[in-house]
Amino acid sequence: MSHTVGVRQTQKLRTRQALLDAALGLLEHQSLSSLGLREVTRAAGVTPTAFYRHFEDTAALGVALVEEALGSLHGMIGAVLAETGDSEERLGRSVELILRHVGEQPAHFRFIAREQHGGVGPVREAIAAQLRRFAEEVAAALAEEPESRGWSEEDLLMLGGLYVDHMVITASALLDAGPDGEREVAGVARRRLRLVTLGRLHWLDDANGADTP
Amino acid sequence: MSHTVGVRQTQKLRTRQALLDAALGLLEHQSLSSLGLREVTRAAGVTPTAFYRHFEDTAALGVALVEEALGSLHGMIGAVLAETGDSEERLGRSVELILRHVGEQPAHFRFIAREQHGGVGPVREAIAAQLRRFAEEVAAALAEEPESRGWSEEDLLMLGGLYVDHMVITASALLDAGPDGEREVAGVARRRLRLVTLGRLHWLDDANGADTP
DNA sequence: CAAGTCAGTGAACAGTCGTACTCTCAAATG
DNA sequence: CATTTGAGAGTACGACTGTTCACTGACTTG
Repeated sequence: MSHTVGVRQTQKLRTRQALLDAALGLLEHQSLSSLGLREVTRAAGVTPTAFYRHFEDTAALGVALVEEALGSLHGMIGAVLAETGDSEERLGRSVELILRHVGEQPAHFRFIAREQHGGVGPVREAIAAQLRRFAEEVAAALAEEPESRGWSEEDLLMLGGLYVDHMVITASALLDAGPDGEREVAGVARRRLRLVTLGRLHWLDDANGADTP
Repeated sequence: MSHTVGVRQTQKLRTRQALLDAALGLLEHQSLSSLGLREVTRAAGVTPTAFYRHFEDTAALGVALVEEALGSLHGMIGAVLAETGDSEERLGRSVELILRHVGEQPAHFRFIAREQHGGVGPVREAIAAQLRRFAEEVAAALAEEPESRGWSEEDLLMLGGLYVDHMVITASALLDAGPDGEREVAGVARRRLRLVTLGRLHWLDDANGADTP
């Protein structure tokens, strides 16, 4: 085995990335199920046949895009929630985090929002798996806090999922609003989070067991 | 003007409906931006050219589908919220309402969930407009309740949007879960609604004006 | 009942699509 | 240095796409 990365392999990764970038660009105005293989290779400056050296399908390319978009975000949420400060500060930081990431990588988030319920099964499942992981991470971070004393694991996961779903909704709303409506969307998102957090603090106030059969 | 509906016009509406039905069926496994005009007409048992007598685009057909899926739901939410009972009962009825409608018209809801952030602009906008109307209706219904004393119109709209977004999320989750996971999804949805409602009751407990600049 | 309207047909158009071939030639291998 | 490997090019294939045009014939209208 060689200790260098290899000129050949780096070049392969380069074209692979070119395909991913080209696809992401095209997906800004259409959804994955209508994305043509030739369309991607044309935008990437490669012949159609070269596509097969990297992905079997456009669906496989989509799964790779999911990984690229969400893979690097793990831990970030937990880190933000673990920071000190009262709930109002931490809440504001969460919204700012989304705002910054969406501003920096709008195409990635648009892709996730679009394909979360899109027509390509494997991609939908990949996104669902990633979001489930996020929800679990948030739930784990919440469990560390004193406010979660007495909470069942099930309810913590419910709350984590609630937060994650609102992250996605907020990101999507930011994309729809554009730079002008950004502040308003952020304000609404903050108030929504505040209301949920308020509900959390009073979750155990009374019996609250209407669901148990 | 004739007082009868006209054999010709009813037949036209019949094929129009056939096109809508065929499209809805095909859209169960793909998204609108990849739906072909010929594909639809083939499934509807009509020649491709006949399509143009009813819709200019597949996009226009999509907009018509949005109307068909959501148009008849207006008022229902307000009616449910206006019913008597404590918040726990009304909350349960809301979830049951979604559960029933999704069970009866799964394809419609799948379409809405899929195209809410899909690749076809006009359809996205049509859905957004309908959901905004829902949010306003819910806000108006909430405003009638004594629990909303002291709430600003802005916050009521925020809360209404929160409820509507959760309706959509729940519907989509129900579709993903299938008949087996239906009860579990409904349980989580109920607990989420309960938490939001809890937050609502304590919204005005303290100052709560961190946003005002 | 004659004239006109118009929903739907059928053929033809130029494109685009995904995929299967063979081929090249620079990098990796031993 | 001789050999093998493999990323990408080039060509060709049949299938499918949206749109156009002239057309038919049942219904509507005056």
